[in-house]
Amino acid sequence: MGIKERHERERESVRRAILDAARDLFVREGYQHVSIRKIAERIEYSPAAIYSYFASKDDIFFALAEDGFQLLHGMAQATRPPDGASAIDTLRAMLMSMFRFSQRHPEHYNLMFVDRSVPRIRANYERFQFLIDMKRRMSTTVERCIAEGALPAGLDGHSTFRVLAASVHGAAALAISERLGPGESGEALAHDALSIALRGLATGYPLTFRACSPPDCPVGAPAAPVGAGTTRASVDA
Amino acid sequence: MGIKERHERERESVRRAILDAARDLFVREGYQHVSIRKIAERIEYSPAAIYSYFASKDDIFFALAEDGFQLLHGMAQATRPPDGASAIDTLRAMLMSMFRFSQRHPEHYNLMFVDRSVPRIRANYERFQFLIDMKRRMSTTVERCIAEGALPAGLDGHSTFRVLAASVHGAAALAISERLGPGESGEALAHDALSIALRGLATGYPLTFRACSPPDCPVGAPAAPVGAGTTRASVDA
DNA sequence: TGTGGTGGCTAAACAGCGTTCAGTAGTCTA
DNA sequence: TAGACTACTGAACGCTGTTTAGCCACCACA
Repeated sequence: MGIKERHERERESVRRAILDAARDLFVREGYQHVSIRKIAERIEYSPAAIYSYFASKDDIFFALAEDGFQLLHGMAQATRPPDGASAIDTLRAMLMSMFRFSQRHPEHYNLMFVDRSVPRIRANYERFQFLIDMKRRMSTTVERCIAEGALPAGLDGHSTFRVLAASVHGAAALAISERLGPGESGEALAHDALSIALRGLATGYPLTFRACSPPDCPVGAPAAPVGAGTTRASVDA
Repeated sequence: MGIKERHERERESVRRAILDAARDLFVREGYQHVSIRKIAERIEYSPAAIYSYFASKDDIFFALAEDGFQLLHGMAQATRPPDGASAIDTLRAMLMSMFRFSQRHPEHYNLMFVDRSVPRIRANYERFQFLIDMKRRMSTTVERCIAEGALPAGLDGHSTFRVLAASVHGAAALAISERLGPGESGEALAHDALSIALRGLATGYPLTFRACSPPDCPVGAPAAPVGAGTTRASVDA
């Protein structure tokens, strides 16, 4: 009996239509300005119909966030430098592809890394298991940089990556929230912030930041040092 | 005739009550979840009354943003290091005070530097004239760092400051949007990002990013280089 | 070939939102 | 005391996310 299968296909196709319409409208008009009614109108269904596919507007968000992370994952994979590229080039490429992702998919990026109003991704962490792979690949790349001598020994891969990503994230967040002046290039800002950070790391700066291990710190995880910097001396810290 | 003056005092007092209630509710519940009706209820007025003090909910935002920038201004002034402190210490203190401002006043910070839904500050730039002073002070401090030999010659003050601020902003934005894991310290992250960036700058990295001059780029301002980094080589860029 | 049952969909409604507007009550001016 | 002015309110408008009752087409089964 192929009837059930056909029904499932039809449901899946409507579900995809909802997501496609939502993504399209989000990118075009921004999340808050898109209503369930607009999405419904676009797919020529009633607003109530959407609620038999998604429990809430947030739920549509989650589904798109999942898509978003998959996209980022895809972009990160795609920008893998040619075989034999140095680890530091790979690290660069990874971080700049993250920046470009933010510019190409600002709504996704905003949802994933910026928006304070969205329900926490962490609450649905099991849906984002593949993120752990991404993080691991990035930490591993940092460790390869150390092995190849481009970064000094003693750096923790995951913490180092977080610090570098924070710098790039700063540029990305400023760019997508339109806090840069006219004529200011977010790409140049990200690029410089990253280059400077890599140079700084190369000088042997000892990190105080400690990243918790993915996917989540176990309860007894080592707490990061707090309050550093207020009583330290001068240039370095 | 003191009647007019009394009226003005009364109006000002209601205006302040609205702002106080709004700020309190924003910090407690987040901007989007605070309605005009809630603010009105808090001050025991009708919702319509508020519209004789502020043209819109956005306008309340603007007023609070103005407060926010004044607060930041105040904090920046207060954290001025003791007389005779090196320029690099001053620069550090400024940037870390920006970070602490973000943690102490996350709603303000979010409004000022993160939120994409808020109408552009730039549209009301004349209300934020003193920001230009802040920016100038910061550029000047970078130039003092160069004069004192802590940073290499040839750096543009304003652009350099923007790159440093972007790195700190990355940590601040991650922290206030709760994207850090449990036990991860935003302060440590900001501190490391800043230290690394300063070290990187000290190595003589030539910035490609060009800030436009405050308060706004004139129409014919030089465009920043675009697309850098994709075809550049290796470690530096 | 009828007959139930099931599930997808809609119209209508609910509560809440930002905002507007007509009208009122109270105060000040002349 | 009459008129003007001001601060304020109640009610409404059109929007939002979401829920509910009910319709209707389709499917399995007798």
